[in-house]
Amino acid sequence: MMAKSGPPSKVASGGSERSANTRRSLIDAAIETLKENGFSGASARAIAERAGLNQGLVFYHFGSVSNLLLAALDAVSEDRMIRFNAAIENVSSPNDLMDVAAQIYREDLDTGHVTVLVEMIAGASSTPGLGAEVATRIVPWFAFTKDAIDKTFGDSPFASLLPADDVAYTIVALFLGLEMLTHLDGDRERVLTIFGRAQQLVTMLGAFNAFAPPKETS
Amino acid sequence: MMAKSGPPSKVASGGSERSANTRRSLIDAAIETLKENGFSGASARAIAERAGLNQGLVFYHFGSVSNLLLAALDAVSEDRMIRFNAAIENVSSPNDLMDVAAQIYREDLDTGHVTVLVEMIAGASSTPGLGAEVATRIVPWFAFTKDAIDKTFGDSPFASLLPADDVAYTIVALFLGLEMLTHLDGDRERVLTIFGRAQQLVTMLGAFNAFAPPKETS
DNA sequence: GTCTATACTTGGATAGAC
DNA sequence: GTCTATCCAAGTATAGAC
Repeated sequence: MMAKSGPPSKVASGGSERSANTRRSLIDAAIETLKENGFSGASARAIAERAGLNQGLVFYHFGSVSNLLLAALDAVSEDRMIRFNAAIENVSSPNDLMDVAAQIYREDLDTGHVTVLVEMIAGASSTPGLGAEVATRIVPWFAFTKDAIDKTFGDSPFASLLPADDVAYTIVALFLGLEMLTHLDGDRERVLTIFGRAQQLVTMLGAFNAFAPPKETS
Repeated sequence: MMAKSGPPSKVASGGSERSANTRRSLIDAAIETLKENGFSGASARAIAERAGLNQGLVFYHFGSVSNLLLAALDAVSEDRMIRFNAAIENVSSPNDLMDVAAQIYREDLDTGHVTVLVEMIAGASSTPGLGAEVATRIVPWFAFTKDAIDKTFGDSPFASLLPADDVAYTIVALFLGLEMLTHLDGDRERVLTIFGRAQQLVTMLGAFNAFAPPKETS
C-alpha cells in the first residue's frame, strides 16, 4: 500500500522526519514570536520569517495560524508540566512548596513560558472557538496546582475552610496576573520579594497553627 | 484671529462639539471592540464600523490606532477610579473592604472594564513604546488599592510584615488574573464563592488577632 | 476643521510547481 | 508529500474633497 496524501495529521505518527522538523521549527518560532510580539504580532509571516521558512508552510502543516499557536501552547504546557512535576517530587511541607513556587516563578520569567499562556488567553477572544481550545489546555495547570496544595497543605486546618481547587484557581490567576505586571514594568525583584514575604507568612501561620512543625530544609 | 488648523489637540479645549462627539463615539466603540474582540481584533476598521464612522477618522482624531486604544484605556480608568473612590468612601474595617472588593469585582465582570485593561497589557508587546504608556496608566490602580488597604488594614499586626504597596501590587495582579480566567471559562460563580471564602478568612484572622472586632454591617 | 476616497502594506489562504 | 508563487482580503495611513 502507498503512503497517504494530504496534510500530515496532528499526531506525529508516520509523518516523515522532514515534516516533523518543519513542524518543530514553526512551533519554536511561534513560541518566540508570542513571547516577543504578543498574540497580535504572531502572524503566519512573522513566525515563518523567524523560522526561515515560507509562510505557506504554516497552513500546510497546521491549517491555520490559530492551530499553530495552539500547538505552541501544547508544547509549552507539556514542557512546564514535566518541570513542575519534577519540582514537587520531593516536596512535603508548605515551606518547601513556597520555595518551589518562587523557583518556578523565576524560571517562568526567564523562559517566558507563562507569557505564552497569557497571550493565548488574552488573544482568544479574537477568534471564535479559540477560547474553548485554550481553556482545555489550562486544565492540567489547575490539576497540578491542586495536587501540589493537597500534598502540602492537605492536613492543615485551613484545608476545610478553603477547598484546594478554589485555592488552585486563585493561585493560577495570581501567577498569570503577576506575569502580566512584571512583563509590563520589568520589575523582577518586586515579585521575588513578594514571594519572600508570602513565605514568611506561611511560616508564621504554620507555627501559629502547629500544622507545619519547623524542620530543616533537606 | 482665525481658528487654528490641523488635527485637534489631545486636550478637548477649543475643539468643536462635533469633533468631541466623534472622538467620544470612537472611544466608546474602541472600548466595546477591545472587550468583544480583544486587542488583536481592535483595528481601525472594526472600531469605526462599530461606531458607524469612516475609519479614516481614527487617524484624523487620534493619529494612530494605538493612541485611540490608549484614549479608551484612559476613559475606562477614569470611570473606574470615580467608582472605586465612591465605593471605599464609607469603608473602615477589613470586612467592609472585602464586601466592597467583591462588589467591585462583580461590577467589573458586568461592565468588562478590567478586560480592557487586560487586553491592553497583553497587547502592549506588539507595538514599541505602548508598554510604557500602559504602565503609566496603571499607576492609579495601584495607588487606589494601596490607599484602600492602608485605610482598613493599616493598624493590623500584618501591616508591618506586609508593606501595603506590595500587597496592592499582588491584589491588582490577582484581579487581572481572575478576570482573564473568568473571561475564558465564563464561570462567574466560582470567583464569587472565592471572594466569600476570602471574607471568611479575613473575619477569622481578624477575630484571632483582635484587630477587627465584629461589628454589624451599617 | 472635518471627513471621505484612495494608496499602499501586511496578512490569511490556496492553486499549482517540484 | 512537501513546499512556493500567487491571489485576495484586511490593515494603516494620507491626499484631497467638502
